[in-house]
Amino acid sequence: MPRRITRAFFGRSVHEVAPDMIGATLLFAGVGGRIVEVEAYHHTDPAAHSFRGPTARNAVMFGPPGYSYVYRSYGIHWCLNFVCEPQGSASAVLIRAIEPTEGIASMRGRRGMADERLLCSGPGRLCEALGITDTHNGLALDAPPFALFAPSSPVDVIAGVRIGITKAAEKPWRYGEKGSRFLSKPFPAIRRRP
DNA sequence: TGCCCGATTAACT
DNA sequence: GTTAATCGGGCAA
Repeated sequence: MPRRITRAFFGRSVHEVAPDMIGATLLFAGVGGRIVEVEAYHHTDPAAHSFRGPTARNAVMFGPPGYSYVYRSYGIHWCLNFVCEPQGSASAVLIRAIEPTEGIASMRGRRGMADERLLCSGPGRLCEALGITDTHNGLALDAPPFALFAPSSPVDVIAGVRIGITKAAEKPWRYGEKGSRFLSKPFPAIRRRP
């Protein structure tokens, strides 16, 4: 039987929680799959929405850990985060890619496409596939419609620089499952200095 | 009040 | 590789 992840799991450093999310199963109203890519955002990090202090948009990030933070990206997409650390730290893990396992037919319907590899391979794509919008901002992650389960076996986690940001772009706070076909982008191979 | 730009994506050339 | 779509947040004025 898979072990449920509860809110208490998120009351730690975002840099510990983020790699721990790789291989966990995320379900939203019974639809979802295996988390294969995330990024960590810390309140001292210029790339984080919470960096400049609380606002109406990021209020959930300043609340207790174990809740969803959903924001609109580029005026078009929704992106899902898990709030971490003790209350007030305003740190979160961005969920960037899922390997679809449950409710694939409904994901295909919402995304209007057949290619399973592209259903949830990106933060905007996975919110569309799971039907997550701003109405799901600030919900507890251990109660319906959310459900989270720990990996059933050890996961091979790799790290790299985050994607799509300009501030603090060098921080290696992107985590993924090594070799997954469902990453939003590949992790560059480690290469030696020429 | 106005302006710039982004934790993206899909459709181009 | 490049770019349009699309709009609210955050800051300057």
